Amino acid sequence: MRADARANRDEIVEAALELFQEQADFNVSFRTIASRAGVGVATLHRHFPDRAALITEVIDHLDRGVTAIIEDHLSRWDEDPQRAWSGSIHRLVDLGIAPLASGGSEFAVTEGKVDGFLQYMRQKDMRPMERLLGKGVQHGFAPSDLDPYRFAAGIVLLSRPLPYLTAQILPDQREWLVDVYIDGLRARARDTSSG
Amino acid sequence: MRADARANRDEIVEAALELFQEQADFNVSFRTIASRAGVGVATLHRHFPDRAALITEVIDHLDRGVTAIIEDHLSRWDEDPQRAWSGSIHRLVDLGIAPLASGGSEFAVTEGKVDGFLQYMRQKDMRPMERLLGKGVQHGFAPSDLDPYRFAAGIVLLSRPLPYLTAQILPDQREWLVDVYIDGLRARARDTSSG
DNA sequence: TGTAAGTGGAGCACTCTGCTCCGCTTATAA
DNA sequence: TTATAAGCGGAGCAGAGTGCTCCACTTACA
Repeated sequence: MRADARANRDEIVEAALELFQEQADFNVSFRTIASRAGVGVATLHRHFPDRAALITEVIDHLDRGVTAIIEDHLSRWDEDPQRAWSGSIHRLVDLGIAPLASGGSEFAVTEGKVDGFLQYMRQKDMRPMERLLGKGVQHGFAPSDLDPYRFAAGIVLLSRPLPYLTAQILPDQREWLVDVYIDGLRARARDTSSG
Repeated sequence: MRADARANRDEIVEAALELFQEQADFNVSFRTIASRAGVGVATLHRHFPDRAALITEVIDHLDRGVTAIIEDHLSRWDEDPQRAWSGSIHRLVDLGIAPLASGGSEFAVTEGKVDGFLQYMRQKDMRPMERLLGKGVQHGFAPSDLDPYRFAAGIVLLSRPLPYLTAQILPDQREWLVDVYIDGLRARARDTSSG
């Protein structure tokens, strides 16, 4: 693969991720994605023959991001557990993982490939997240009934875009809300361990 | 207005609300809305000449729902403050207010009526919510830096649909997450008052 | 029971979509 | 430097989906 082709491919994946996040929807037109990537439609189609191929690539990209964030914070856990724990949650929310999870059904319906997509999601490696949660429970940051899916659901909801509210009426309250979530988890951890 | 016309109008508003919530988007085709309401497209257009008219009606409908829930729980506050507080939050989330807030920008952009829509949102009566928060702060359920917009942002995020996750992989975790949010608010209330 | 009010769906004009084709440009190895 | 294969962009096509209107039909109700 020629170097310029590789660069274009990367541009496309990044543009697609941005747009999927902004619109919280996988159904962004190829024209729009190509234009954001600064590339012709033909180039987009050459690299990704259909929408499923593009989405798969974007999800893999995000997934690698999730794993990297978790590994990074786990490696600095002993330094300052509290900081590693809450830092990892903030950074996972910042990743903007929402469309990965909640755009899934639209994708599946649109493409008529429910089973394929589901299997794809299910095969994702949950071990890094399980390790993070294990550490969190152990240090009293998270309740013991917090499984990876509950945790993921929280991240997904918190990472949802609020374009109208944030842009027009109130400044971005996301960090504040994430801190409330973190405090809530710790409060429940105390309740479960003492009660 | 004839009785059957009135009934159709109500069906339409309800159908539109459902679809806006399910798709977290105001751009649902008139055909789809009409069909869900069990009504012809012409009937839909007769009652609501354009999309803005329909959205306005749906938002008013939701807004009345918000006020009703708050009034209801405030009136039963003294009976059991804790129950009234957390009950009101759960019920506000159940309302599914998300598209009202975060679909706003799409609507504004699509219709090219940003200012009109913004003014419309700003003129909404925030007093019921302010009274609820006042009581919450007073009883130590909410931190004093919780203003109505932060509170609303939390409700909006929690009420976001998670169609893919909930339908296919994990059972609905929303109640659990709402409880974490409530616990987080109380934990912060303690911190602010003592520190 | 007369009639004004209300109805639904076919159909029009239009926009936007995915996708291909092909003449042009450019990276790269010799 | 140059030959050439690899890669490129955008015009354009066929089709799907849209908002909206028209009008022959039905129905609530004075």
